[in-house]
Amino acid sequence: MTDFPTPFVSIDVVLLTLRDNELCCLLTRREAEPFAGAWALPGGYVHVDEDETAEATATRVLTTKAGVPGLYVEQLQTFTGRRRDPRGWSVSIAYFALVPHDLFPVTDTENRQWVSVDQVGTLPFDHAQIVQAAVARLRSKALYSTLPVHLIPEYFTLHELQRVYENLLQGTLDPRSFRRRIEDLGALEAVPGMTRQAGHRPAQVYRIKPGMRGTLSLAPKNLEVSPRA
Amino acid sequence: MTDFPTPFVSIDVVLLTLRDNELCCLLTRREAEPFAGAWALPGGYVHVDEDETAEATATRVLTTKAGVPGLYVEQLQTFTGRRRDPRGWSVSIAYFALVPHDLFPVTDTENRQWVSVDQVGTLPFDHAQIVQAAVARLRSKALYSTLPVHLIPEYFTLHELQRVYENLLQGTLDPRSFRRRIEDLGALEAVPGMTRQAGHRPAQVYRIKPGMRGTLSLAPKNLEVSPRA
DNA sequence: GCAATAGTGTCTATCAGACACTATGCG
DNA sequence: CGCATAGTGTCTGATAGACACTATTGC
Repeated sequence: MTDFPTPFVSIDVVLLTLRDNELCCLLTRREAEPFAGAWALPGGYVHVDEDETAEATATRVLTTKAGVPGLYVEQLQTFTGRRRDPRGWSVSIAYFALVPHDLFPVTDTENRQWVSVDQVGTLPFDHAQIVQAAVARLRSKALYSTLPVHLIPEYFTLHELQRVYENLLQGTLDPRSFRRRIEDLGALEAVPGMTRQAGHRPAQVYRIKPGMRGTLSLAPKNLEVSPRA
Repeated sequence: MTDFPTPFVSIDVVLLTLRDNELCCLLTRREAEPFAGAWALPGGYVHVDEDETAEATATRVLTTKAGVPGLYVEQLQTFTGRRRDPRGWSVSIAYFALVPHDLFPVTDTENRQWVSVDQVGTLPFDHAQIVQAAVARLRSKALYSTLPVHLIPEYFTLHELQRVYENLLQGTLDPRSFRRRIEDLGALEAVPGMTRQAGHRPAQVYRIKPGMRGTLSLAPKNLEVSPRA
């Protein structure tokens, strides 16, 4: 098709979750060379007869290695270069995905494990850098979107959600401001009549509005323009 | 290296400029099949012995087809799939770049031309979609960064810059707010003693602070966190 | 009632839009 | 001086942080 060597392509997925208030990333043990036996990001190759797009590959990798369908997945960034893989010039289209920890606790530590993103250390290829990019993306989106809801189960209280944000942003948030902000984003809805009991005043349970699971709601607000003169 | 077919990889570049208050995108005439002779995004293949990374490929494509080095370039998004190219499963790593129009006016309309992004119409592959993604990215970053300075020459007045923003955002901006905002971003500096004369009060000339050409200054400001309790 | 957490009322500082004002060049 | 554009002073409305307050459950 072309008369010069072409880079080879792989898909890597950074699956993040919150385990015991710690942001963790799924690592799997590599089966093939190079780096066979080492811990690395789950990934794979495009199956050209099976995958319609690279996102489909990422989803398939997730389903195969994590066994949980329907997760939030978005393209992260594409990492390229001559030196990142000892086999030669390579392209890794990196995706990042979020899962509530209860959906995928992982006991099988022989071949896969959750590792705190602060403790991934050195990984094969440029996987450590890819993890950092995913974490930065998530933290940045926590500032202005409801993306972090995908780290907890479908039904949750606002206080539970606030703890997720506090974890990601490494600080405490004012409950009043937090509620205002989340409500203004307009992506969540109270589930009528559903509350959580815990020996004190029950908390209203919320969920993402149906159909907004993927949309992610932004609140950019800056530089207000008047309609063109 | 792998025992199944691998997608082929190309690099496409959306080079944007402002020509007469119109946001335009560079199109080049395709030399090779498929779609030989059609107008499409400038692009090319990775030269594995020459390009260190895909960004280097993008820069090389720009230098070859536009002849202007040192432009602002960032990775946009990677477009993938079985159907986007008739030759088969393909990956396009798309970059977007900005150039001041005076640096690259383009007269040679036989093989390349500036086309208003509102009039690109149908393009080969998914190039129209790639252009739209680049435009959306630029407009979105105009809301909170100084990225649009790369659409005008190195030295400019704040009013000239404001017109760029008004063009991108399709509206008018209040001069007071605009100046405050730009100053707060902290990426620009007044050039001492340099003014622009035009038969009325001279305007102070600004430029990007040296060393901040690539950094782009954001003003996220949202969800203020207190230091962790 | 008390403990504990859920959720609200409301003050205040900050900030951006609006817009009138001053500043400074040229003829 | 008048014109044109550059640039500022300052009012006001909106908004987010702070924090005290009320609400509702179990015991």
